Amino acid sequence: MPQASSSYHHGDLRAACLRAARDLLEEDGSAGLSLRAVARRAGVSATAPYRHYADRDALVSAVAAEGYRELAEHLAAAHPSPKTPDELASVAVAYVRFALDRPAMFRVMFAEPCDPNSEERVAATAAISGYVRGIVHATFPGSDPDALSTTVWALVHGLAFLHLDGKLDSSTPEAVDAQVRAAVQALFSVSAAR
Amino acid sequence: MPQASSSYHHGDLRAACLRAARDLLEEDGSAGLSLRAVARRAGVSATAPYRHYADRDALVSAVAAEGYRELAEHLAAAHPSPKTPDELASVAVAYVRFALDRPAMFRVMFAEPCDPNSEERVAATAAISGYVRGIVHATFPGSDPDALSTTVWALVHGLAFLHLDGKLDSSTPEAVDAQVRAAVQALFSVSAAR
DNA sequence: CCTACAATGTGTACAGCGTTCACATTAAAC
DNA sequence: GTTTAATGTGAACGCTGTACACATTGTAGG
Repeated sequence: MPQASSSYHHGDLRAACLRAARDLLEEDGSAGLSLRAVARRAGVSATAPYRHYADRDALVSAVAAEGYRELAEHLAAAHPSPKTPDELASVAVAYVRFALDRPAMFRVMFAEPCDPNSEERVAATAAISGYVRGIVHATFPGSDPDALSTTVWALVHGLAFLHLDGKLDSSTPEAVDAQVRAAVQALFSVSAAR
Repeated sequence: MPQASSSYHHGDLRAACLRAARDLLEEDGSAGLSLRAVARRAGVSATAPYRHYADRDALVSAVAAEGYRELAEHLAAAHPSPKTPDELASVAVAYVRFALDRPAMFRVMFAEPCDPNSEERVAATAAISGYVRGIVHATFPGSDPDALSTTVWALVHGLAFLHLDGKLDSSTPEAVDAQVRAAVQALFSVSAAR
């Protein structure tokens, strides 16, 4: 664990860049997330971050990966191990709420195609995907977990984006919660019925 | 309808910029969509487009608005007036297919928040929203059209984005179609049952 | 037909961006 | 203690969006 002993070497520039990038993202949106601004905020020259990130995309990917981890924590905090449709709906509500609370972060996480990107990032999304599938499996052991989890993820993801884009009524958190909950439960009542 | 009589005045730079922007978007993705590149392609100086678009965002918004119109046409072409869940599923398939065929355009359409943006753009999205609601209402006259149409739109929108981000199996168009169709019909069988 | 005016396109300029490269400084390894 | 690898600096290039003064042209009024 390096320390900032001198004033030349930063000590932990990698982490400092990530932190600065996250702060800039919250303050100015994704437009303000420039490598130079990150370097300025970290109190370092404009090109120093290149020692830790190959290019801007690499930094953004790192931020996105952190976002995935935080999203996973946020969902787990909503309910540790949901087993009923109602508990699962709570997780869905947490998903949408995460998107509305950190819109810029959420957009970065799902902005550009991340297929050929950092392995860290695809692993993080795979973790989310598996997490959702596990919940669905626990909630509905009988049904096909792959198909059902895809459907519920898409529904919740779509709700998040439509709210983010102002296409739906996001006036009060309660309205958002109720809508998400209703949509998820409607989706699940069919597989529970058969 | 202006004509390009001289070589100084372009004739219809506004339309030419839109066209160039769309072409650049398809070729190089949203990263290649710069005002200067648009001007170059239109064979005009770098600052000429400012006579027709206030700034880059205005041009992008115009492109997005055109995308909304084309999406509406694309959906209508899938089925002019769907009245059964199966016909509605065809429209959903067309929605996702549109996103996968023009990924950069689709991302532009749903990228930045468009609330305070051009009136043209919000009107276009309102048209889409109303269109979906009309279809849902025609398909299920009994149920609450607002809630149901929101749910189905979110589901389809989410499927489109997850496919776009490589989170789902998009290997063959048939696989995508089948998945979308299954998801939509699962969603609707519940409101048909009651 | 001629002239004034509004519309439209040009050229220059500035600041900011991502990125490269040679160089400086420091920590770590031998 | 000296060598070496890691890390940070500075200048530089080409790109970007945008503002500004200016040039050119279509058009309306006389």
